[in-house]
Amino acid sequence: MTLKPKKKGYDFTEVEAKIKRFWEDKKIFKTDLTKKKIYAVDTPPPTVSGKMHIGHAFSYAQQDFIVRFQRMNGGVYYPFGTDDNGLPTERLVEKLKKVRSKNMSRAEFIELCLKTLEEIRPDFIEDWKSLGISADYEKCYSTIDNQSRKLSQKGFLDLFKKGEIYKAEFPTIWCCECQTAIAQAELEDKELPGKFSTLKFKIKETGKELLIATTRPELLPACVAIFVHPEDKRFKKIIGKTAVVQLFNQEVPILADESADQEKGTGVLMICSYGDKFDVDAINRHNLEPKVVFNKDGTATYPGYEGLKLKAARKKVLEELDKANLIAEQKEITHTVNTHDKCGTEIEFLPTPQWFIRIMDKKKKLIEQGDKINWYPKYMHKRYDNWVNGLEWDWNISRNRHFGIPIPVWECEKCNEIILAKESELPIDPLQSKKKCPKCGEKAIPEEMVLDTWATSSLSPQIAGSLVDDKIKIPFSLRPQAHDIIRTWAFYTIARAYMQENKIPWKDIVISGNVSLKGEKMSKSKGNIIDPETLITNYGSDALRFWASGSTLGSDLDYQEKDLVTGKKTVNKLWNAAKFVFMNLEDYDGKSKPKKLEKVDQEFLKHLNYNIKIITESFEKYRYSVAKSKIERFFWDDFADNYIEIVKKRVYQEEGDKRLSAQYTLYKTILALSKLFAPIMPFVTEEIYQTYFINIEKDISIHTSSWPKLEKDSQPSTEFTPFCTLLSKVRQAKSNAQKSMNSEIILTLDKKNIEMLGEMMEDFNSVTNSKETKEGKQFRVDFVEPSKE
RNA sequence: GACCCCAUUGUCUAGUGGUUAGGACGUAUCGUUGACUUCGAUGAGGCCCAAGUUCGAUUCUUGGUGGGGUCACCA
Repeated sequence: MTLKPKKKGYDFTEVEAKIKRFWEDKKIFKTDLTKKKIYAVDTPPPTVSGKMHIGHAFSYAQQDFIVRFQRMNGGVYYPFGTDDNGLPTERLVEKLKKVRSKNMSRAEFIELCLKTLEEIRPDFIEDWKSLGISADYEKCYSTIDNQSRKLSQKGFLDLFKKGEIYKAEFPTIWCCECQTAIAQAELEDKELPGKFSTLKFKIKETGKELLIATTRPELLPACVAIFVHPEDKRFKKIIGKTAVVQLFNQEVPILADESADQEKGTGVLMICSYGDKFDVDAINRHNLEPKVVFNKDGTATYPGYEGLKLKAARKKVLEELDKANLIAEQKEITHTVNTHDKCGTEIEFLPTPQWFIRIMDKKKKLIEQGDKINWYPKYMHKRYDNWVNGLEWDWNISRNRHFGIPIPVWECEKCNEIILAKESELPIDPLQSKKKCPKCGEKAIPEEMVLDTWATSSLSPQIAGSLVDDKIKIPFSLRPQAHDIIRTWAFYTIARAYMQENKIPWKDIVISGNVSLKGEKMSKSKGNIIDPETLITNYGSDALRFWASGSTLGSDLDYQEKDLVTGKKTVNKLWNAAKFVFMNLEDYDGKSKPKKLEKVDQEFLKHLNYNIKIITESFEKYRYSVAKSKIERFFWDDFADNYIEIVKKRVYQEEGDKRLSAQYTLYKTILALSKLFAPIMPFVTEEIYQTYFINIEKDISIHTSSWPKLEKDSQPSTEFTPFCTLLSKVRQAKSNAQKSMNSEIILTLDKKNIEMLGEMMEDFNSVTNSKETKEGKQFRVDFVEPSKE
C-alpha cells in the first residue's frame, strides 16, 4: 500500500497572518498625500468595547472594497477612529478599572479612559486588521482624545458666537433612569402593556360627573386643565366651567381646544405637566402654570406619594381611585410608548435647563444640503428628508452626565452672563478652572453638563482632517455608514458642516445594510449572534469578505454558512489557477509579445477588456456586488473552465509564436484577474502577486499597483462567446454519452459554425479532442471507439 | 395612520422593456483531461396576484396580498 502524498494546498491561516504582517511592516497603507487625486473617507469610528461583531465585519469589508479600488486608481485617505465618549465607554472603563466615574473628577476619569483605551485599543483594532481593513492605523483618533475635545468644544464656541446655540429651560425629553435630557433621535418605540382607565371628575358648578380616560393616572396631581373640542355638542355647555380632580381635590379650568379629538377616549382630554409633548405645547399655548410633580429621578413629590417611583405612584393612585369609587371603567391595553434607546426606560418631559443647537429654523436648508450629496442607494436620501421634515425640537446637545466632553462655559452667579472658554484654553474642563465674570466681577459657576456624544462625532470629518494638519478638508469623498444612524450621525454631520462651514461634509454617502440570520435581526438578546472571529478562523478573511461582497448596497443579507464555503473555494481556485498558469510561464518574461496573436487569444483578451470595463464602472458606482459577480464569472467560467482548457495543449505541445501567444494572454489575464479580485480578496491576491509577479512587476504590493488599464477598443468580443457555446454543446454530447471530456471524437458542424470558428478551428479541435471536423447539415458528435479493455 | 424598501427554483440571492432569467448550496446522472476532489460536464427546478401602458412586462404604472423598516399616534 502506498501512502498518498498529502498535497499542500493554499493555507489561508498561514498566508493571511503573513500578509497582514507584510502590510504592517512595509506600511503599505500609510497615508500619502502627494498623490494627485485623493479619495478621502470619513471612516465610521466604532466604540471600543469587546469584540468586532458580524455587522461590523460586513460593513467595514464593504467600505474596504471601495477604498482598495480607489487606492489602485489614485490615492486614498482612510483614517481610523474610535468613538469613546459615551455611556458604553464609561461602563467599560468602570468595569475594567473597578472605579465609579462619579467618584472621580471628570478630568481624572477622562485621563483614566485615555489610558485604558491606550491599553485595549491595539487588541480591539486587531480584529479590523485581521479582516484586512486597509486603514492607516497611524492616523487614528478617539472622540475623547485631546484633539477631539478641542475641536468639539471649539465647534460649540463657534456656534454659540454665531447665535446658533442657546441655553433654555423648558420641558425636554428626559430619561429618569440615566437622569439626563436626551434628543429626539435617541427615542425608540416600545410596545408595553398598560391600564387604560376612565376616571370620574366632577364639574364644580353643576356637580355633574365628567369622565376622562387616561393611561397616566399618576399625573392627576399635575393636571392643569381639561380640554374639550369647541364643536363638541356633548361638552359645549361646560366650556369655561371648572373641573375637580376629586382624589387630589384640585380645581382646573375646562377649556376649548381643537386638539381635543372628539373620537378619542371620552372626547375629554386632561392636560398634565407633563405627560407628552402635546401637554408641553398645550400648556404654552394657554399660558397655564405647570405643576411638576416628579423629580429628575422619577420619584413623586406630592403629598402621600413622596419618594415613590412613577410606576409605584401609578399603582397607588389607581388603588386610591378605586377605593374612592372614582374609576368608571378599566381595561388592559398594549400601547406604544417612547423609550430611551440606551436603557429602554419610558421617557418623561421635565423642565430643566439645557443647551440647544438651533435647527428647527434650518429644515429647508438642511434638506437642500442633503440634495447636494449623492446617496447610495438613492432611496436612502428619502429617509434623511423624512427625518428632517419630521423634526419637532431643536437639537439638545447637553447631557446631565459626568463623563463626556465638558461644555466649555461658565455662568455668572449674579448677572447670568455666559462666559466662554478662550480658544487657547481648549480642551478645558470648567470644573477644574475658576473664572470671574468680566462684567460684574462676581464668581462664575462652571457648567456641569457635558456634550452629547453625537455633538462630537458629528465632526468626524473635521477631526479626521486634523490628523493630517487639515490638508484634507470637507467635503470628503465618502461617508460609509449603516442606515440605522441616518437620523443621527448622517444628519448631525450634515447639520454641523452646514452651520460651521456652509459646506457639505462629503460628496457621496454609501449606506450599508444589516446582517440577519434566518430573516431575523441578530441581537444579543435573541442569542443568534455569529462571531466573525470564528468565521475567519474557519474560512479565512478573504472568504468572509467574499461573502460580504455578495449583498446589494443598502440591503440586508441573510447569513448562510455555505456562502463562506463558496468564498473559501474561490480563494483556493484562484490560487491554483495562478499556480497552474505560472507552471507554464517559467520561460516567460512577462513582456514578450508574439508577432501575431492567435485568434482565440485575441478574442479572449477582448472579452477580458470588456469585463474590466464593466467591473470598473460597477466599482465606481459602489456596486461592488455586481463587480464581484462579474469577476467571479469571468474567472471561473471564462478563464478557468474555458480559456485554460482551450490553450492547455497549445502551451504543452506547440512552440514559438503559437505558444508565446497563449503565454502572453495567460500572463496578462492572471495579472488583471488578481488586480480585479484584489479589493475583495486582498490576501490571496497579494500572495499571488508576491509569489509570481514581484520580480516582474515593479510595485511593492498589488494594493498599491494600478488598476488594469482599458484598451481603447472596449467592445465586447463577438467570437469568444459563440466559441464557448459550441464547446459546451460538444461537452453536452459527451456527457449524454457518458464519455469522458477527454474522449476522442469526430465532429460534424454546419457551415455557419465552421465559418464562425475560422482561424480558431485548431484550438477548437484541441479542446474538444476532435480528430476530424466534417461539414454537414446537423451538429453531430461521433466517438472514436476507445479500445476499452 | 403616514412614508420608504422588498417579493425571483427546496434555501440564500444576482439581474433585465425582447435573455435558453444568472450564480451559490442542495439534488439527479456521469466523468477525471499533465493546476485545483476546495475538481469537471450535463440535467431537473423559479420571476406573489390582478388590471393597465406596450408590438412585447419578471422588469414600468396602479391596486391587492405578504414581509421588513422608519416616523407619528398612544384621552
